[in-house]
Amino acid sequence: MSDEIRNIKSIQIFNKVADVQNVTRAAKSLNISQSSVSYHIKKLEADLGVTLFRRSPAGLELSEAGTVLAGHVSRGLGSIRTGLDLVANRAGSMQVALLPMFASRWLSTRLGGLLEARPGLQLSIKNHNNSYAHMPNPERFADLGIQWGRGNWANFDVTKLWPEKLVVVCSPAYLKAHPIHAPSDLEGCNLLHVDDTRMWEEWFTANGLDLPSSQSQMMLEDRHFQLSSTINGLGVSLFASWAVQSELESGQLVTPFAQAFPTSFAYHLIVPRNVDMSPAAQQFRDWIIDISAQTYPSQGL
Amino acid sequence: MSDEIRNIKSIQIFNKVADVQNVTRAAKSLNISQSSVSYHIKKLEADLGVTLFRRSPAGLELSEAGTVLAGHVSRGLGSIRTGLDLVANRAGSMQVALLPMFASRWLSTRLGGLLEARPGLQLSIKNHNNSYAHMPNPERFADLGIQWGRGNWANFDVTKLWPEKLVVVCSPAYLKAHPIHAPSDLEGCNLLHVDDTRMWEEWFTANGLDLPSSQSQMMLEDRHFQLSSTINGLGVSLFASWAVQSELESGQLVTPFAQAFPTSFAYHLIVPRNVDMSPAAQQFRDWIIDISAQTYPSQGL
DNA sequence: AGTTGCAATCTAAAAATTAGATAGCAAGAA
DNA sequence: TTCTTGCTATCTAATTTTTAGATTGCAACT
Repeated sequence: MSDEIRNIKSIQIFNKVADVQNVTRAAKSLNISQSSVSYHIKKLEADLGVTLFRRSPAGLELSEAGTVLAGHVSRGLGSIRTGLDLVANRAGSMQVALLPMFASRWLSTRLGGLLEARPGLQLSIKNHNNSYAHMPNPERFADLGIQWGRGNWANFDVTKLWPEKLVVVCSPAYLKAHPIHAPSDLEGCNLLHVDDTRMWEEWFTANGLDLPSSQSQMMLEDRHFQLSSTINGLGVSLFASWAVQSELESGQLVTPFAQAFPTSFAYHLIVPRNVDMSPAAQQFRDWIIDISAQTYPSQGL
Repeated sequence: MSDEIRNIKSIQIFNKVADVQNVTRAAKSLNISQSSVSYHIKKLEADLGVTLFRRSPAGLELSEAGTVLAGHVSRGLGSIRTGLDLVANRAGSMQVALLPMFASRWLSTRLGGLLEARPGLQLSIKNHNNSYAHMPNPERFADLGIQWGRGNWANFDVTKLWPEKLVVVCSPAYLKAHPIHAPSDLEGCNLLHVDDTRMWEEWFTANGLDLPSSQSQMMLEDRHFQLSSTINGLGVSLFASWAVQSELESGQLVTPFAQAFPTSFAYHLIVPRNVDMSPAAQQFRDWIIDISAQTYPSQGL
């Protein structure tokens, strides 16, 4: 509010160093020399009378104070940047943090419509494994993101898009080898999943069963791997129906039970708080919320 | 998110010029020469390819684009500034926008308690005539403010503090000259007010009367002037009881009607949105909300 | 023992910012 | 009218800040 910032340029350089946690790489990224970056960091620390980084011969990492400063500086410069983008008519670029499955299965088929509806939009897609909401500086990673869960993330503006509705799927061969007629038949099957078994637990509970502790399970690296493993007959999986639509149509996968199982989880659009949204990001947000409202009008967004 | 800001220093100077709308004054305020400021503004405009100011021989004023940029830059630099304040342990200063009456009558008696409860807090008080919520860049004026009204201000986080309860007051001499027994007796009195007669209208309506269009009125410059005018026997006023407590006790003012009249207006604490709050500002906020909750526990904050 | 990746420091060069003087423009004062 | 005042832009030269490049030192690998 009152006094001015004297070492604003050093702060800008600090921002990059804090981002990449490495002086040499920051210098490369900024197209200046390593010595210059080093000089600025030291200057800033001297001016503030505070240590911003812990040094080791292996490199440097943010100190307590450095972390605090980095957050504010990142948001501040971000705000200035969007201001500049706005007035310089280069407001068309943005970054979206997407779940890989979501990007490849859902978005890719709709990208054409998006670019048609919002010409000039330049978006770059960054993958994350549902970690976007938990990054220390999400606004550095992307302008907004799709996150799966229950919607309780602080520091984000959360908009629920679709509830997660799952279907049990497996390969036709697996089904033949393990006939499944009732939910309890799954107890003899190999349950495939990513991360944890929360979804399977919900499924068993919804069907009046307990997930047996002796149940055979397999944890896969990511959803794509889980998908191909399921197709290859390693076991049964829970997938969102939109994610496996083409496999179901082509017959690579089958559903032992007809109807989908509604879970307590959902896909959310999340935007870091206290960050200026670029016009492009706003367009993307409006577009996806619009589609969501069309798909699930009952959501009451 | 992506490319860097090259002319950050020029932007900083632009921020000041946008603030004071005058190159010469900005230069003085920044302790640099007028030519230097002029150079930076021109450079920034050239870099962006956009006119930021409309020039006239009389001076300059922000253009459309300039206004947009100024807002973002102001918020951005503000965020960086609070970050710096935080790590440099000079986070104790803040600015509050107050109504003059509120500052002199209400806060001044409680300042001691505040400074005792939050040692090291340095606050400066800036007066406004209920215009804080309508300033183009309120965050430039103060970190937070007290605003009177109905609480419907966009771009602010609003916390209701106290409902406005008014009492009718006048000088003892005036009361003797104009005996007031029933509300309708006020029709023969001179009604003092600031700005508009909304409060008097509410009062008459609440008492089942209409404010006669022929009613004699007097509009005063500000509340302090209204107060002294009332004491000097110019007419009757509506005041918050906390504001005239000492005058009522000393007998300079009297209340023709015993009880206070609750209005639809209230005092609110308002904080500009999308702006980082300094720790000091947060302390002040917590303190005043705390007092408010003690005074009106039923508010349900 | 040698290589690699890393940051700090030194010196000189390059780039930027700055001051100071000057000019030009319009409005208000005399 | 002419004079003064308040304003910004522009020019040149000085000053300050930033930068590169070479060098050092440190630890972890190879």
